[in-house]
Amino acid sequence: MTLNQGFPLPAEPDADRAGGKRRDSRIQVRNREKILDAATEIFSMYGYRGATLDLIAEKAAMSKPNLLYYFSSKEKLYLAVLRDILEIWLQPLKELDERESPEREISAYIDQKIRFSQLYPTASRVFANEIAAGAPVLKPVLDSYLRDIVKKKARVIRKWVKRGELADVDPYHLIMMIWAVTQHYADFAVQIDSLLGKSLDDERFYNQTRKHIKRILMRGILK
Amino acid sequence: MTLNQGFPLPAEPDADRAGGKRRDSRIQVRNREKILDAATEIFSMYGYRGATLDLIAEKAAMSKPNLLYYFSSKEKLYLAVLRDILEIWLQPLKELDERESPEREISAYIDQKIRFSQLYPTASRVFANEIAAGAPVLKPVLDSYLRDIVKKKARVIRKWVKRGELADVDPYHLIMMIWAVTQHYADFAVQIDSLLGKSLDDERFYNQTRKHIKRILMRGILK
DNA sequence: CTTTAATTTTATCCTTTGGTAAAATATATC
DNA sequence: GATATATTTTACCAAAGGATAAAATTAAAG
Repeated sequence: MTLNQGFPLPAEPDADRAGGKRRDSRIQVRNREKILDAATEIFSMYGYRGATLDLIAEKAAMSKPNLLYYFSSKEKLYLAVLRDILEIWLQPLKELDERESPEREISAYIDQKIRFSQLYPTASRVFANEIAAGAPVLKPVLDSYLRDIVKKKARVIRKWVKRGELADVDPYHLIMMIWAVTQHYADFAVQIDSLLGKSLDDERFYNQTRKHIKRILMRGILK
Repeated sequence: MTLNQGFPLPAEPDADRAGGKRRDSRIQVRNREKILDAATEIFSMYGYRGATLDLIAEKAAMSKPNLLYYFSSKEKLYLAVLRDILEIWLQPLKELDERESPEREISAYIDQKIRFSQLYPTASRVFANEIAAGAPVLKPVLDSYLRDIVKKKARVIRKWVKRGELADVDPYHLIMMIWAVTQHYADFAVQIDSLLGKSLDDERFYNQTRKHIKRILMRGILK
């Protein structure tokens, strides 16, 4: 993971970089990544409040003060994790292109979302937790950045409907249905494992799921 | 809320009832309900670990020791909350009846699930949190009780498919799609409010959502 | 009214938790 | 290989959090 490329989340100019001057040394990069991965996992299970630095440090195989050397507070660490997540979470939506057919575009979108659920299930749950907690951190981003992208893409979908290439669906509800279904396989992985004994890590199950979701949704919205 | 009617969760014979002998006095009932409601709200935001008795007590407008007089530990309180939730969460699925048409039955099922999201959004999030945390408490229930119900209902759906009343859908994925979509409107309510400025409390939006979900899903699965 | 039992409050305990200080160790550069 | 800098460890602190004890208050029953 770790793709953070300048994000609409309070950037805090290297606020989370402790003491250091010689930036991005080998060990620096390796440990930050180790911490971010551990943090993502712990935050995904317990949310921001329920996660503890001790648990994260343990998972990252280092002492708590050592962890705090890289991220100077729990909050900064959480922000760093969220930044990474939002970036990969939003990427696919940006790519919806009205010049292509809705069949192709929406199908590709669903593919990307379900792939995300497979690759980053923990990231997905951190996101879900943040929203469930009332989005204390992400609210501003949802209200501005996300809102704008979704509005833009809703227009694309509406255009397809007008052109008669799509049934008369509400763009917002359609987008949310896709989010809902694809996220579900990450957020409720434990439940799915209980019921089916399968996970998206299983490539057969992954493909079966992907095709099934697409079949029902595409049938539901294509003319 | 509060419907707890003997549930497949470790019943702990009145373990959560402190000292008292004269059971179910007026004040007893009122306070337990007040606490359960407050707890549901706090657990829904922060999960089990992130919730604190102080927060719950404050929301229930009583002191922490007073709260502990009614529920002798945080864990017992959490169990009581989960018991209530599971009951109402599962109820609708049990009602799927193969003797009726799938159109009617699945439509009614979706109606009930979305109604649940409207009435008990916090309960829905507590459930989601529990699952995200790895279902430490509910795992046994998922593995036995839920699994059995779902298996039984999968058979009903399969029967409809065989009779040619339904497209060739996988019963499990269909059930999960319905769960996913309907839960989403409760679990991600904040996000939806950011994007649309609407909530299921708004009866117009509620009905629009309900119909839209049903339109796409039913089109997707009916022959 | 008194007496008894139920409820609430106050004071307190021990553990966990986020965070700091400073010493110790490792790494890099000249 | 000495020196400066980066990293890690050890010891610790104050606040928060789950829980208990016992006193004080309120409500119910006779």
